Amino acid sequence: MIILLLSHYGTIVITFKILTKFFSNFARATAYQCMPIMKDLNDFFSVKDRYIPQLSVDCVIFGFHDQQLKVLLLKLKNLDVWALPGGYVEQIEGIDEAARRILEERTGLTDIYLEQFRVFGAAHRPTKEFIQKIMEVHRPEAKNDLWVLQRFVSIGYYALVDFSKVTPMPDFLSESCEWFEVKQLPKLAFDHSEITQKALETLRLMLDYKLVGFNLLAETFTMIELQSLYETILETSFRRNNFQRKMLSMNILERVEKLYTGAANKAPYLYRFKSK
Amino acid sequence: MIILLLSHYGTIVITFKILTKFFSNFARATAYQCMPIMKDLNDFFSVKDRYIPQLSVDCVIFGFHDQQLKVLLLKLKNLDVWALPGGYVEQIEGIDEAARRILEERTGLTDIYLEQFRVFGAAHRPTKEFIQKIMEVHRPEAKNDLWVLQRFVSIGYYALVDFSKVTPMPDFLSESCEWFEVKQLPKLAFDHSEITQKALETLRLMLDYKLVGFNLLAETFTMIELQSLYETILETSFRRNNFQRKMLSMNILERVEKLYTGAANKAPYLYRFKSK
DNA sequence: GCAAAAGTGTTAATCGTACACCCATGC
DNA sequence: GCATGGGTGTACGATTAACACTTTTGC
Repeated sequence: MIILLLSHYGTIVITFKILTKFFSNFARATAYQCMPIMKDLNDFFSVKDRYIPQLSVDCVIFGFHDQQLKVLLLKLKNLDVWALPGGYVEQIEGIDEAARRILEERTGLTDIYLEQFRVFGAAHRPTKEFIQKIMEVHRPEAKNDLWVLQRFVSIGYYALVDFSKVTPMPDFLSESCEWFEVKQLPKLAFDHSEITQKALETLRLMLDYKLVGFNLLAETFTMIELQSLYETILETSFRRNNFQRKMLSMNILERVEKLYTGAANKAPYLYRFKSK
Repeated sequence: MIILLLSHYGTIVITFKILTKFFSNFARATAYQCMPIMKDLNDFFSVKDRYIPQLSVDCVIFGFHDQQLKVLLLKLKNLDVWALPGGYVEQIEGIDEAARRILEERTGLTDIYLEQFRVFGAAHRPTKEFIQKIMEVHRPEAKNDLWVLQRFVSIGYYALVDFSKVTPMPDFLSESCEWFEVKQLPKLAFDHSEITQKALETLRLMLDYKLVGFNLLAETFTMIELQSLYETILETSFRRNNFQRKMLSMNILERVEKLYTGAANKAPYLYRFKSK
């Protein structure tokens, strides 16, 4: 664990921050369980008119941890498959807002970097089969003409989040919510493998076009962290000095203070993304 | 008009081709008017169940002619606005197929370069107002709860077509179908200005990433034509020789024969996109 | 002082750009 | 032959990659 030492009293400040974060996350998690919308299956099966029919949103939430690019997945209750966090679009909300709502429910984060990247709308997407399986688990008596059993067109979003700030929270259909390395995904429901794959391709493309990588790191980060992020996602390697020069030449980073890790070497500088 | 001379008898061959093309387009145009689906308003208002509700497709069809990038637009009957070709997604077809169907109906072309680029799904897209106006023109007695009056989420596609091969054909809601220069668009209905703008941005981005420009030209083209295409879309200018080197270095063009225009200068080579 | 890791500086190679020149064509 | 426009070759500058070196830190 890295500790940021501003002064000798710094450690205490940081530890305090971690504790506050933990408790606020806890409070948030319980708060969500009381939310009036789609909190359980009864809502899920009765609120058809609340949503735009046959349209869903799937989110590929990327995080970076332990030198690995990760994706947040939900384990469907009593089924041996995982799925991307997703949901439906309310009649009164925009599609981006819907994605944000879903993201906040699963991660507890607001103000997330979010982009749509593709619509998945093939005539024979394998949605019906899975929804049917899910229903067998939860509501074997449900009718066959239920709205969720129709064909669905899904808008794919990808999100870049600060791994350390996320408190994964499962929804009412799933029993757990965990990070998986993109290179080692479990068996995914629906066409979520394809969706994840496309999201990753888009992320790679955007990375050198738009410099969005910072969103995967904490507010301040070392150059090495940034470099290893780029190297992991793009599956290449750069020279330390050249990478640094390239990043700094873009004039979007500002150097903050030094990071003392306790290691017997020169302390690296921390950088922050210039917001303006 | 450029004439391709393979031999002294070439002119006749070419002229013949032009004539055949003209007649086949004419035949196709009349054929479409007999198509069973959505051929008129009666169909339009009665076939609700055929389509996925609240979901539409809008196509930004790009063409290149006279050194200008053009977009194909429809003039709505009795209204002073133009609109992008669009339509709805049938329950039995994929979204890409829907876009292709719409494209074929308006241009007569199959096998078109087509990509989705963004979904427009803000909660308050100005669709209702325009559909209401359209209905006042066509069906003033129609009920207010008609399916087309709901909120719609629209998937934006952009298409790159060979201008010379297109025979613009209006649909039953419009009185004409014409090309407009992207720099001088008329008043557009709905949020179609925004959609067109985003399509153009995506096209510019894709142009140097994926080399899709060829789809806007005929099968064979001169290097100068390709260059002027790039210059027009990207709004820059390149050096003749450097542009050529860059293009040829990518190893995706093959040189075919020379093009004799009758001008008193060296005949340029024609190039073709290597399909494999 | 030394090892480890970060930071800086300097050279070599590559790429893009600008310029000059050569070639084919019709009058 | 000459004007016109297309094609090719080369030199220059900028950007990028590779290498060497210096600085900071804890033991």
